[in-house]
Amino acid sequence: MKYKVEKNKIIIEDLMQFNIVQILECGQIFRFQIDGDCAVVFSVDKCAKIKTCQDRVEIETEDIEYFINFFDLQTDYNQIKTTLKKDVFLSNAVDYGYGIRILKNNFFEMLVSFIISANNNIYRIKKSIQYLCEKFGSNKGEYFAFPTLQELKKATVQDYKNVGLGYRAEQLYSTIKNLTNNDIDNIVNLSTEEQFKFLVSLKGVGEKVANCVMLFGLGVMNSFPVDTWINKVYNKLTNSISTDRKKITKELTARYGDLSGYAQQYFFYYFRENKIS
DNA sequence: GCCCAGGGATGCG
DNA sequence: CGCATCCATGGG
Repeated sequence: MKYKVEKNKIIIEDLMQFNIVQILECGQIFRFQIDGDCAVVFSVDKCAKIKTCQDRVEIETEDIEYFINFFDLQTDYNQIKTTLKKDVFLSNAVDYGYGIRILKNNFFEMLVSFIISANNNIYRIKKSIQYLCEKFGSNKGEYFAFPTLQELKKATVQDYKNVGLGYRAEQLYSTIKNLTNNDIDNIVNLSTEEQFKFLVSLKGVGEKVANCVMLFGLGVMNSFPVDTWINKVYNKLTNSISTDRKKITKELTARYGDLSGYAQQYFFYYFRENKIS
């Protein structure tokens, strides 16, 4: 899509391809604040301030290149939306979430975040991650960075329980203990299949969490995370009562192919925002 | 008190 | 394998 760079700002004039509230509220990121027309987004140790005006969006940041990639500004969503709107299940959802973009977020941050997300609610997930940053991340002045692997290796199971992780504390502790920098550097070199196998070998990572990490942290767009909401959506749309998430994942991935990740986000946002079940 | 939340681990057949 | 059960915690 088209965008301009002016000093420390990225300017976007196509408001149909960039709605920051939709981008932040569709469940792909847990570190952000929305305040009227303004928003702040955090990724790893960086932040960007977004202001939405009548005819343009301004993204102000110290690291222009990082956030051009983070917001995936090179990708034109018009084609994606046109294709997906032809799908009878998706037509309304795409219209509703017209300004959604899938973020290219950091692998390690996504891994930790989605381990915490399992069988949890978004309000608590955000709070726990915020505490984790305050306790173990570096102080950047106005905010705290997401902790690095080395920083989290200093945390104990009790530390994790203290930030409200409950039974996920042991899982995260085990995964952090066993994970190496080499694993993190190497994961981009693996095939999609190998990435999935590696991820589900980690404690606290099952099929759904692995799909989220791959979609939001590794840019694998043909992954389709199936959570409680997508499960409900599937049953409503296909008039069934299945709880077999493996089967649902398989069917929906086959249906949407390389656009699976996008389709999933339109579904999640539309049905969750409208409390459709 | 009950149900649910962006599920996963474990054990059992 | 498929399936059932359990798992901390807080909000509605």
